[in-house]
Amino acid sequence: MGTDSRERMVRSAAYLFRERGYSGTGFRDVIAHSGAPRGSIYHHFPGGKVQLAEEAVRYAGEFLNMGIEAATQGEDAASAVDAFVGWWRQVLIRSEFRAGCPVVAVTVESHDDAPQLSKAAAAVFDRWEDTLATGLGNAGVPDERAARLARLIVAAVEGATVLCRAHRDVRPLDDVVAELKELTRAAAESG
Amino acid sequence: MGTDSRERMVRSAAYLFRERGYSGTGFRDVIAHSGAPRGSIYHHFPGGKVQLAEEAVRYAGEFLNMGIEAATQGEDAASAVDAFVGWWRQVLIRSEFRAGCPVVAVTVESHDDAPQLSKAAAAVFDRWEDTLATGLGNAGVPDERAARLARLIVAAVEGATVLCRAHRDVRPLDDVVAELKELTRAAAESG
DNA sequence: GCTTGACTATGACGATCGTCATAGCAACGC
DNA sequence: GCGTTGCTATGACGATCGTCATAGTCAAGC
Repeated sequence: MGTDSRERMVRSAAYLFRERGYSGTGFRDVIAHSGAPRGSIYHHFPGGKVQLAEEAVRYAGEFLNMGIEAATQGEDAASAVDAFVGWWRQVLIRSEFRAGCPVVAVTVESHDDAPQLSKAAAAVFDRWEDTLATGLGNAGVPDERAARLARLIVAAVEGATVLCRAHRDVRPLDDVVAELKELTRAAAESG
Repeated sequence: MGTDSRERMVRSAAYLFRERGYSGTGFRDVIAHSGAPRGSIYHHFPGGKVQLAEEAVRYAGEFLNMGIEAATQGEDAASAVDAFVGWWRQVLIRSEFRAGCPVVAVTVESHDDAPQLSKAAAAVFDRWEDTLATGLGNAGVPDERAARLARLIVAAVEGATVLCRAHRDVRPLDDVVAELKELTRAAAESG
């Protein structure tokens, strides 16, 4: 199974990607941050940096998805939005607006020679949308509408985190969330 | 005033940032793409790469803002959304989903040693929001609501472009836009 | 004609990049 | 004992990074 150092490398990669992006994060940075041994990079990741990034994207995706799932068990539609947003609020504030979403970071600079990265990112986004849509469905939103709303939520929240980083302020996220909650509440009632 | 080569460098930088991001775009790439002479980089941009990026962000921001302004003269609320979205649709499709927003690209990997980049990006986002909000106001949306809606539109559309790049498909953008147009129409009617 | 200033050609600096080869370590089955 | 396997230490490869110094070109102004 996964060694300690191997898992630490993946976690550190995800962590560093959030702040410096894919190209901006070197292998040496990952080594330094994770404390993992330098000699075993290509033992654990024969595919090199691309493979490490791929696993970091999947790790971050799965990690956040668990959080969404846990918080969408209720029957309140707005709580589905809160679940997704709460994590990003924490990340932004605790990093003093230096960190964002690693999946976004990898997506906006993915090269043609590494289509796996886009694939992995797309899978993560899809998963988040599905989980959110399920939560909205439980709250009474019709399935078809729930899927479109979930997609809007993912897009708007990810976009809002970028705005927050630029402004170094959480207001953009709060403003966006206010509109989204209103929208989901209305959708749940009319459903 | 601005020399030819100088302006070409800024435009090329903005172009390349959209695909490869800030760290992923080297000065040599900008030179090769613009055809500008290598020797005059630090003549035109004493501040180095950071200054070039700063001007590229402002250039892209002003360029798109003109497009939004031109298309928000009408009194239809939905056209304000179309104006902002149309450009991104073109960029995505014509680049085969390799290119996104240069402002986002710079924002998600801005370092602590270059706060000018975040500032410039924030100014661009604000300008887009203001122009959009004005368009929504002309369509009958109350001012306060228009500001919040404009922010949602910018965030959601920017986020949707990221989703589109990951999926290599325009559907995420179309789905998001459908929801946004519905929302703005309702806001204009109730106003 | 001469000077000034804007712009460019060329080449190099040290640093860092991703990658990999080689050797060595510890733990295990036999 | 021995060999195999999983992991690490170390050092280096060529390429590319941002940056800059130096010399040169060229047009405009006096």
